[in-house]
Amino acid sequence: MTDDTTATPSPAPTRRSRPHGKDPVGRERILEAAARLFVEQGYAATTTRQISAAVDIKQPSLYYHFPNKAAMLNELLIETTKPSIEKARDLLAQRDRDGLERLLELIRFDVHLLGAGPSNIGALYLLPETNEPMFGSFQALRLELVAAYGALLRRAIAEGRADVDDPASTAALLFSLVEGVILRRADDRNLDAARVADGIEQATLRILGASL
Amino acid sequence: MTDDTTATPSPAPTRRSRPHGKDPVGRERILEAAARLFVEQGYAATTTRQISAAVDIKQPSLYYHFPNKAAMLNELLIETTKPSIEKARDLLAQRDRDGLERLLELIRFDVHLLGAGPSNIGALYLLPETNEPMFGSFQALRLELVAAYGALLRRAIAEGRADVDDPASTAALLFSLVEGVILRRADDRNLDAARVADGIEQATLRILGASL
DNA sequence: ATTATCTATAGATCTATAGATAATGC
DNA sequence: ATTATCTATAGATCTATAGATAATGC
Repeated sequence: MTDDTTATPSPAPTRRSRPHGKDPVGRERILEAAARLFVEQGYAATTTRQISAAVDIKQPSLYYHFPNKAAMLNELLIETTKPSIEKARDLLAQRDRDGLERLLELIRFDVHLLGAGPSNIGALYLLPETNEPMFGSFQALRLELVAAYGALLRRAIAEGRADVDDPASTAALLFSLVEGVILRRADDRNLDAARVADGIEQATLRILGASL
Repeated sequence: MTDDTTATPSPAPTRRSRPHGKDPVGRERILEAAARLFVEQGYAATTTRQISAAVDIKQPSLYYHFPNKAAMLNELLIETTKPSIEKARDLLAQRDRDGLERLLELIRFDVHLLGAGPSNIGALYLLPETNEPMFGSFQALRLELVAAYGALLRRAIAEGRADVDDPASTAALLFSLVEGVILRRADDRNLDAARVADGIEQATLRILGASL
């Protein structure tokens, strides 16, 4: 890069071939189109032809990037869950901090994740097809996330910051409150994410009989 | 019917023909099978052949009972929403009762409806296909139901029984808390409906800053 | 040589219609 | 005559593979 003495400057290393005169489509754009269509129409109802048309290539060209249709959904599920999981692991490791404080931070993070972005990406989690064993690694990540809610809540209770009878049930309830954002966004396309996040944080505090 | 004087007793009026030696399958059994399959696999992923096999008839025989596949989903959506709508209308008409009391009764009713029954019937509401205009009458019923939550909540606030800043947002939040039962049931097949109902009622009271 | 596309198409469905037919009720 | 089924099948997809090809990078 810096040491070439010839007249030709070396091209940026990220440069790839551009067959047929256009920029290559790339996995990312395909996944975005697939996500939008899966959310709006469902997985089975979305055809590979629709996905390819959305990125302006022919249907068989998708198979250069993905081995099959399910691989697209699988990658979307894993990638969209990853930020929540990483946040949860990170928070669980912060043993010096209050359980309640960390639980609220995780909830806020997840609500923003579900509320942000142009398409209601969380709706992917609700697709019936995700129950199939082929998406098992995604299912495992979700279980880990619910478990993190439970662990932080139990910590908050032990620290006397939450007044709750049934921790497991309450953790599930809080989790469903957060995922309720997906349902509310489906009903109201122009939902104000920040406003919703505030409402859920307030509701959480009241449910836990807690205050900051 | 009633005025025959002959020896032959009139047959039960519900009696129908039984071709091929078996009892006729009937719409109800078909709808039950379709509901279970739609919930487990999704609408588009469920084939008419699977539905017919579940009730032990051949695929084209379904078309004697229903004009097409969408008609099955439509009937399921309307029929499963109807009890909630009727309850909501009934409660809205009881002007002499407290708003809070009626809101809680509606919530309890809906939670039991979603929690009861062998299959997670509420999951039908979450199918992406329900967004299509062809299911518009179902969508209208759901909007009416959300509106009822809002109306009862505003009444409770006016009566000084709920402490809430943003009624519309809180109504949507409560509604999503109730529908969260669908999500929780999807995660945990053996959910205790009564326990969940108690948890949601408690959570509702705390969210509203209310008590009975 | 590699990358990313294309055309053509096989093979497997899937929904819905047409028309026949067996059991029942009148 | 009516009810509820059946068989056969048309017509329309839909996913994925095979093999060709144009643009680019080395």
